[in-house]
Amino acid sequence: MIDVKPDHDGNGVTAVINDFDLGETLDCGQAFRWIRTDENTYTGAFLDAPLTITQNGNSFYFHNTSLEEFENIWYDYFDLGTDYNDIKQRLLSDPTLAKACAFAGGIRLLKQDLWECLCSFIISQNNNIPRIKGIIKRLCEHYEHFPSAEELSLETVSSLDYLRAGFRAKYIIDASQKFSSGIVSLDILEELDTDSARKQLMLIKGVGPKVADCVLLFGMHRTDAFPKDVWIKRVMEEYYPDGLPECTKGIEGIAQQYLFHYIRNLENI
DNA sequence: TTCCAGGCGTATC
DNA sequence: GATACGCATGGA
Repeated sequence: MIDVKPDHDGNGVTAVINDFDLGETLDCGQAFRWIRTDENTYTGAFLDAPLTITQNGNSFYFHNTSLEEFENIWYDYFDLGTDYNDIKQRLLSDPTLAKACAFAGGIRLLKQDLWECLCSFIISQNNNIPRIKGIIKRLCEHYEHFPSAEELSLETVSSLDYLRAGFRAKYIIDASQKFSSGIVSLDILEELDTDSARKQLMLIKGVGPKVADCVLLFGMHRTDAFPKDVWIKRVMEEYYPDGLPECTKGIEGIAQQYLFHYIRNLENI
């Protein structure tokens, strides 16, 4: 279990968490709304719950957070009930994954909101991370929060011009309409196995296999989903021409995050 | 100027 | 089912 201590004045919570690095987790391309405000500090939100969090080694300070909020929101969001050391030990049997885990062993898989995830990864297609962040920032500033599917379903392609999202605007509209009308919903997806849920998500225009897998992995914590983007396709050609190693079975998506971060930074290692 | 970015829809075979 | 091409935008 995690060692958690609320402040005496009740302003924040300190938690000792192993296998966790803020930069590696919040800036590795799984979430786009966290902003680094200081060397060891990030600010962001889950749904409408804001958070500022500071790291010193394996000690984390959750600013302006009650013990109740920590337990009800952030414990799950940061997947603190999962022992990532166990996971990394499993992956060590593969030499490439061993290197990837050694490079960024502080990555944790966030449990994000499904709708935000869907929207974000629709925007991500054929796009780069700084520009994805820019589009989502403009979206949130416009609404003063991440807009719901209901709110976005009232928009049109031209009313979204300010996003400068290009051809993706029509996909955002279609997703908002299918999501707010219940054609695609968390309730439906939760009942389905990963392959069926992927097909259901792909009913949305602009959602193909890769975006669907990102939504399953980051928005529903389906760790068997394995999004194949351009970077991961390079990893597969280079290191796994015959497929993923056995040690990734059931946690392919977590392995994917270590590999994605590793390959993107190879020239800097 | 050209190429590329956490892809996908469409046309064509 | 596989493959080729266009797509909005902006940084390198």
